[in-house]
Amino acid sequence: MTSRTRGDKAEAILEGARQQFMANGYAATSMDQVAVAAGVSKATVYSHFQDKASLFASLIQKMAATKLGVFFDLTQLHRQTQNPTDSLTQVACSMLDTACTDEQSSAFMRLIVAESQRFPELATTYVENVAKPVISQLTQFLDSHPQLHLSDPEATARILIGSLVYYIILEEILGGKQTLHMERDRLVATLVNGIVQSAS
Amino acid sequence: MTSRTRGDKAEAILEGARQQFMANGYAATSMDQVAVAAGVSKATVYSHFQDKASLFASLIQKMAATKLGVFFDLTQLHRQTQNPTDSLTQVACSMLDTACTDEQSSAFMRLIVAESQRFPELATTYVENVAKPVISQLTQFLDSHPQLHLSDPEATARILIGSLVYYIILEEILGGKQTLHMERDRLVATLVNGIVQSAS
DNA sequence: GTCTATAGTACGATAGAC
DNA sequence: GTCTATCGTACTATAGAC
Repeated sequence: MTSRTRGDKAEAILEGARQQFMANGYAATSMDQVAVAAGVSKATVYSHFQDKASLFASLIQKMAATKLGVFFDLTQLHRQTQNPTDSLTQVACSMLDTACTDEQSSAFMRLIVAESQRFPELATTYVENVAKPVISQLTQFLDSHPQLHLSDPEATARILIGSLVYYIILEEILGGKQTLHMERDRLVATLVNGIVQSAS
Repeated sequence: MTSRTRGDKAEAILEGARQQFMANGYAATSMDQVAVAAGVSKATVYSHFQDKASLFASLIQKMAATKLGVFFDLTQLHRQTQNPTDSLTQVACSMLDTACTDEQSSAFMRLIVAESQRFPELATTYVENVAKPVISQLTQFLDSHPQLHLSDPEATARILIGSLVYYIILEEILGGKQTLHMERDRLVATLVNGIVQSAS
């Protein structure tokens, strides 16, 4: 039993840290809060992680390594031979639904942006492990689609992702849903139309 | 002399607060730091502002009310009768240059995103006083341009701004310039091309 | 109005028992 | 390995002299 519980405390600490850092940010989260949320004493937290910054870095690195799949899974779409409009619409709606439903994905991005000055190397970790693969996969998808021959697929991928990310920031993170709402389908339709038309 | 300096302390405090809050965020900025940066004592800060949250709110409201002009000035472009491609390229490059050159505009957005959970009403202030007017002006610009008859100008405005904002986030805020750099003109050219093509 | 000095609290990190 | 108890510091906010 005890041999099977090795590392469970570390996992519980990381989970408690995730809850608190996501909710309050780095500076406003205390090690006492993390310890309580994890169900351990503060000394146990310090026995597994050198200090607060080290715990935060471990958490971000773990999330950056595992949260890619939540953001994006295009492998299923590569094999399909739909028309470009339907494929792109499906990709865009899938990304928006994930970000709007899963509270964690937008909270994670908010945390990375918030702490990008204090921990620039963690912002780089996010770019390398999340943003870069997403752009890369989407670029390959655009490039390999039979009916889409875009002059610059990587630039188009950035436009597509940027439009969706800004929609999430405005509607979900900054609360624009209340005063500045636009229907999801209006944005996606206009976005997809611009990409398809520019290729023909 | 002394009559002319009325309110100077309040202004100095807001300027000190701006420097510190922009650099460190809300929680990691102490009232001592603000007082030192403003060149006054901590008691003077508390004589002008009720508490830390009130000072922060005053700062954000002031910046949201005054920083719109820095972001955007489209009035000059309305009267010109260039072709759509040149007009849009000029608008996009102007916005990117402003955001890349002026450290404050991207730092302001980062701060709003970072504290959007702690101060949701300030995020709304930002949306109402900055994001909404920018989208509104750009929508009118797109709508009134003689050769552009877009099916949904407001959605197109969001796509345009979103692509540029995400570029700023990736390159400037998250340090992607080092590992994920794309030339500004590549993004703008592809973006403008998609908008113009979809209208013809 | 503005200062110095300080009260009261919460923080990060550690010592020492078990 | 994990706990309780604690050290030294830094924080928000205020009291009282001028």
